[in-house]
Amino acid sequence: MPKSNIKDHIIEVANNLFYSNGYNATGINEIIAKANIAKATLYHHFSSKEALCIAYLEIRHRNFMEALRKFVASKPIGEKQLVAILDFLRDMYRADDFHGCWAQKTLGELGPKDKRIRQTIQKHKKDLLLYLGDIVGDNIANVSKAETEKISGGLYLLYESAITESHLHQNDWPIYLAKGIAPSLFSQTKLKQ
Amino acid sequence: MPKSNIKDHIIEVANNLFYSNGYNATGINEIIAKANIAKATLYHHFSSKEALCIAYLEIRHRNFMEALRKFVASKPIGEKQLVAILDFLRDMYRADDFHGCWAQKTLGELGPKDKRIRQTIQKHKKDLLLYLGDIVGDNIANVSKAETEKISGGLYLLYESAITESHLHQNDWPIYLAKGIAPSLFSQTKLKQ
DNA sequence: CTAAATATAGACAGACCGGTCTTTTTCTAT
DNA sequence: ATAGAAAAAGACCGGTCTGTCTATATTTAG
Repeated sequence: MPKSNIKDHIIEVANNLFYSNGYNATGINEIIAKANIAKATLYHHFSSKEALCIAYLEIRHRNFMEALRKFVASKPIGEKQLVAILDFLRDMYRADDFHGCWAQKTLGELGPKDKRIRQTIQKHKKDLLLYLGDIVGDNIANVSKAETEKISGGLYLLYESAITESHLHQNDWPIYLAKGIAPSLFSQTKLKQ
Repeated sequence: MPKSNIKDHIIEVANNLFYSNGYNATGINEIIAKANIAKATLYHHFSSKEALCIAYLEIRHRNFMEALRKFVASKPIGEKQLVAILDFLRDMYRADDFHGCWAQKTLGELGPKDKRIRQTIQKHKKDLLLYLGDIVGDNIANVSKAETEKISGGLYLLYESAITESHLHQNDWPIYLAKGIAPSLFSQTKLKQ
């Protein structure tokens, strides 16, 4: 195995196992077996399972944000960009390895300890919230800070429930319902175009 | 320990531990220690940890629905009853043992197996959805089945994201934001009074 | 009173956990 | 070519997990 790729390879394997089977349910031994590496190799790259979990959350978040940005940029200015995150979610749902929100999934497994993982998740969600604020600013004319927060916060709530509930019910109605509700968030405003 | 109360006592102890510390993180030994019972006693009442988990989810759901019904009934007909679930959530959030949604928390811990627990959670969420449909029918005049589903589904999504996100961010802004958005769900309808 | 059901205490099994360590082998860079 | 870093393989540690079992004590009901 070429040295330079091992770390990424470990993250990728952990990524799949953590997301599919859960964090606590995935053992270190399972990871090294699937990755075809020695245990010492894993612990050479990651100081603990917690560190590996954080690396997993970071890569998921980075990939998600990057793909979302590209998706939004591909849409025309105005309502299409504002609700793009829900179309993006619809595509995620259709992928055959969809298991809901990785961050929420992991968060549910944490005890009162595990503060570092919890902080990582909170930071990621705040990043998403800020980005939704950017989208609102880019697509709605003359919008105040308070209005921006209300609209982006609303989009955020709709996205979060849509991803969670579509996974729970194994059905995409929450996504379409959220997309139907979203326009009422900015029906009183003037969209850019 | 009087025989008739032991089973309920076990459920109550498991209830607190599962909800506070998580399902996987709570061991059988911890439960019997806190409950002051022998391990064989626990396994006399519950065939497995999974069975105890389901009993825990059921009691939580039953208590939640009962308290919610009473809360809703105490509100005047109309908008107050329609958004009552969000006021109810605000009170839950303020309690010092709030740890978000027990069902979502548990769901996040499950692997591809554990089908029975997953089904229990799905059933409970559908119960809640149906009850929200009842509230819509009770408070909105001349509402079609499709409209009812859209409005109750919207309330459901707002509630679910509000409970999850208020817990994640340790802040009640998601609850108030959801309450601000909710009225737009039935702004085109005529409320009863 | 007596017999059956229920509770207690805790040893035990068998598996798995995260993490450390040693030894040998392979790769990489100067 | 050689020195040092990285990877492999897997034994090993102490601990935890769910669940079973035995043996004894207590409660309940007929």
